[in-house]
Amino acid sequence: MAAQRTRSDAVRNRAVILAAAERLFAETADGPGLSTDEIAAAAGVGKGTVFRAFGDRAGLLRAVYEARFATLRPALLGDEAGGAAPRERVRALLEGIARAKIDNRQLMLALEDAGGQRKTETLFETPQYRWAHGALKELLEQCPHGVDPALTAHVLLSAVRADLLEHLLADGATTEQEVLDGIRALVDRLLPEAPR
Amino acid sequence: MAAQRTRSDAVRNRAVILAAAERLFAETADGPGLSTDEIAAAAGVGKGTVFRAFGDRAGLLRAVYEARFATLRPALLGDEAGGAAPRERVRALLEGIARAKIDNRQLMLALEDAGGQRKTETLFETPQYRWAHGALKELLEQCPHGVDPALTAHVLLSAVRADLLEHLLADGATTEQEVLDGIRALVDRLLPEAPR
DNA sequence: AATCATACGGACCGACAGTCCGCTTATGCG
DNA sequence: CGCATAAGCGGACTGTCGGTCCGTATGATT
Repeated sequence: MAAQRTRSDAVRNRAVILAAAERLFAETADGPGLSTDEIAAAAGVGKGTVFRAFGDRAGLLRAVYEARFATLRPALLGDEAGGAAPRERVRALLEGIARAKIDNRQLMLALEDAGGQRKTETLFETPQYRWAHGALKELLEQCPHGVDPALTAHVLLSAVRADLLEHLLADGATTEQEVLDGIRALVDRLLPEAPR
Repeated sequence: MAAQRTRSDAVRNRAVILAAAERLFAETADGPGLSTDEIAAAAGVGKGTVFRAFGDRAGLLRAVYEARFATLRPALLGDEAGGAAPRERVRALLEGIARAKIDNRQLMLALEDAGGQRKTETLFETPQYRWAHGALKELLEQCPHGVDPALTAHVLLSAVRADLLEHLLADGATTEQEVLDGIRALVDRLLPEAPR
């Protein structure tokens, strides 16, 4: 096959941009406000290069997200804990998502409200949401509780939206532990006790 | 008092703009995409006039919201139904909010993501959110259920965020009735049965 | 009718996502 | 090698939108 069409400098630049973006999001206090120009400048490349490499802002954000969470996903699904009860796995998944979002707040804020803008897709159509919703729904189907699993999954996920987490944690009025406890309590109330 | 400082044409224009905005939001399919210029044009005034009358985009949206919901609020609180159980009142409030948002989706979408933008306030700091959260929290305090009422209120409200409702109803995959049933079920699960 | 604070309107500004195109450079071939 | 060429680069440019500014118009007041 004619393969290797992408030039080596393109590959290198992509990596440099990704690294710069990752760093900026980790440092900034205003993720959604981080402009493409800033990221390009920080990476030492032109703006056009960023768009060639990632298509658009959302694509760049997705790539950063992907780089950060790809390895985390199997763990979130609780794949290794083979026989855990679905209810436990729902709890673990939701808590894991919450933790991940808290630890990467600015990135997640940017990612979620990039979805919010028209023109592109809504939050609910982004790959990361579809993945979380699909996974959650599947688990919920395994512990029937009398409500449409798809709807329940949406509700659970809306409880861990990045902007809500940010609001709760922002001024220190609520601690991370309290948030996580609240999420746990939410799952416990929403799903019936495992009978066994 | 020196009173009546506002000139009559200013008052008239304010009303015209408000009416135009209300109509546009009722007609459009892309609330957040409605620009201030479009609203000004539809009202037959200059853009400056809109900003003088309402301060900024968020102010205009708030005013439209206010005009539409001011009379509705007491009913949502269940003030007339004197002795209803708190649990019923939570259900009624949340359902009422959901219905109102569904019936004014484009406006509410615009209002909620105007909150999302930095520079101004976040969704959670907007008057309408604070009102809903305060009211809900107060009701929740009257039916203790072992979880922080403030947190529970946030979770319940995030289940009726405009963009989620829009997503659920958009392609007709979910009916309005199903959504309302889901919300009802959510409340029922989250709050303990009234001991009666 | 004259004064003058208030308001009007739309040109203007700054920010930002995304595009375009002339120049540069990696690559693969002779 | 060195040359041809396509892939890639960068940053000027465009379009949109929220918000501001200021010369002009007008309602209030006497």
